[in-house]
Amino acid sequence: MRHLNYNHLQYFWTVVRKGSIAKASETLHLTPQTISGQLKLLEDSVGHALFHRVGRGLVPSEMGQVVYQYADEIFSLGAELAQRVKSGDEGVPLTLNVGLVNSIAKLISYRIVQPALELEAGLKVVCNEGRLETLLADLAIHKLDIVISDRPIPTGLNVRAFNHALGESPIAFFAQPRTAIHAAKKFPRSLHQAPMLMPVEANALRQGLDDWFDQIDVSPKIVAEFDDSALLKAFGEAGTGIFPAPAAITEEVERMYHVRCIGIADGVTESYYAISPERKIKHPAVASITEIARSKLFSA
Amino acid sequence: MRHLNYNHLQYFWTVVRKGSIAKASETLHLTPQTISGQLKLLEDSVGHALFHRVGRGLVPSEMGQVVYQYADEIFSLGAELAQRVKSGDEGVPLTLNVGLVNSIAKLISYRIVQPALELEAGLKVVCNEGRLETLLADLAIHKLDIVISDRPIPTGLNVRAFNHALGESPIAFFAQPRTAIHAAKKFPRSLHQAPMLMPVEANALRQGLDDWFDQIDVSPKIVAEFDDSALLKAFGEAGTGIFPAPAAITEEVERMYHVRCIGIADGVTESYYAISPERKIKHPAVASITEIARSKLFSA
DNA sequence: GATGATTGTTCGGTTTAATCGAGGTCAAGT
DNA sequence: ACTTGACCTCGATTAAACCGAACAATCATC
Repeated sequence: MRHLNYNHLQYFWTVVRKGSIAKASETLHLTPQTISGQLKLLEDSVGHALFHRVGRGLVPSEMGQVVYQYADEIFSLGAELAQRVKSGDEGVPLTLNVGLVNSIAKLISYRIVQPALELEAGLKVVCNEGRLETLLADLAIHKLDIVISDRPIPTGLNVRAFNHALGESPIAFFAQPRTAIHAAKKFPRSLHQAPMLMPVEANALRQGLDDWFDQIDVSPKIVAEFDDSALLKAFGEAGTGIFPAPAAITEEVERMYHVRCIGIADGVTESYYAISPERKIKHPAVASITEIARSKLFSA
Repeated sequence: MRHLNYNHLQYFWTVVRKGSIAKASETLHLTPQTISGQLKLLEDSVGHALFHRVGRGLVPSEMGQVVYQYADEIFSLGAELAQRVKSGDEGVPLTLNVGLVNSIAKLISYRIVQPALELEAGLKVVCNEGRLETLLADLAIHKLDIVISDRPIPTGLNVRAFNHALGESPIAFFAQPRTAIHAAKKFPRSLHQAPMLMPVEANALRQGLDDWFDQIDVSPKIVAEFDDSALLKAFGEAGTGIFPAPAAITEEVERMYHVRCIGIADGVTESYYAISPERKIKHPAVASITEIARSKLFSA
């Protein structure tokens, strides 16, 4: 590869984020055939296939996922720069910098963060998605005030920070309506050998699900693994397979992704944590986030 | 600004790194007039001047320095991605990931790191430059094994890490031969009102120099401040002003930048630290780096 | 001070690369 | 079978990046 073309990379990034060339073409104000062509050029330059063309959709290849991780960081920085430049270096208002682990459903993230917007008038919330390690690194140098995660701080990291449990939600399975109707009968045995979309192995939820499958002696066929839960659901919508999501947001998931709930993985839950630099939470907005999450969010 | 153009940004980044459009044009395999034009487009898009045109050279404006910081992170990631992609995800050999704060001279950095290359056969050293805060964040999540800095860990950062003093070097002043001959007479009084290039205020060395100037009652005219010491020296070579550098590398600085030593700032020194995640250093390469630095490097 | 080398800039015309429109293929739903 | 919605291929078109030539400013040197 001679030169990394950042235009190509940006198209690639958008396509993965949006889940398809067609959707990406809208946000980029380009025609699909242009993006398709440019993607091919990127693949040539990289020397590896970035996508597996499956059915009428695209699934990022292993290499594609690696590239996506980098692209994500790169264009987050680019967006930050654009913001900084546009605002003309004006004084920052009261800002809450939140880090959100991208393996959590965006809807859950939204529900957790949303109270901060309501309670504090004039508060500006800056959301920052990424892998937990990256976010904790930013927390350590005070680029973030709080990190919302689905697992506590990993051991072995030299970051001084503290966990605050927010609550947990049971896990349900979803699929396209037609598939869901079939699978709902004889659940959970119907999941045996069924095409399944799963979080990557490192994910906490993945561990829980693997154990559960073991326990009930059911082996689904894992057709794809995802780092980002929004991406996972996008593939679920496309019909690539059955996918898990928190039962707490069943309604929204069904509406947004045109899928139906199949059933609940009994005993498997996803937990949520707020991670802050101090044991005692000081930032008022952070305090209200954790308090409301604990009292209301997962009480159902 | 509608869209951040990463081509333009890359040209800008290269120009700042190399110190001039002319030098950048060589490494980019483009003609100067192209780069000049593209830079202007970037400035239009950003809405602020990125350079002050001074003499026949370019000096990054305040906004330019901000943009440069971001560009640096962005293209470091890009380079990392290109590397990762090219190597085809091969297994990593024994690797030492070193972080170098960009305010210390590259030559000093080289001398400190170099022993690791000699002692361990087949060791691959990956160098990573940046601001101390960023590097410490990477150290916390084990992306780096060691950070070489000119100051100890700042208080208030939630990173668990430990300082290991390596030694110190006196500070000397340098300038173009013609200027140096004049200034060497009646040094240090000759520095009064002389054009001076300095590190930014946050820098440890800057503090020491400011104190020293105060003490001997000399006020140089600070014409530019730098975050990156290589950049500072590049401007010094261009003749923008007199600049400070460690006396330990006087010979190399004179040869590389075509300048002469004026004199030594009596009592002002720059200190060097290795920062590691553990109090007791485990990594063998890290151990040899610190040991050799302590015993040989600054014994003169 | 004149001189030559070096640097950045401005102005056209040229070349490269991105983009689109039209016409496919293939898979899934009705 | 037929429609729909996805992606792909192939030319023509258009936008941009790029260069050559000529110029202005600066700085070291004579």
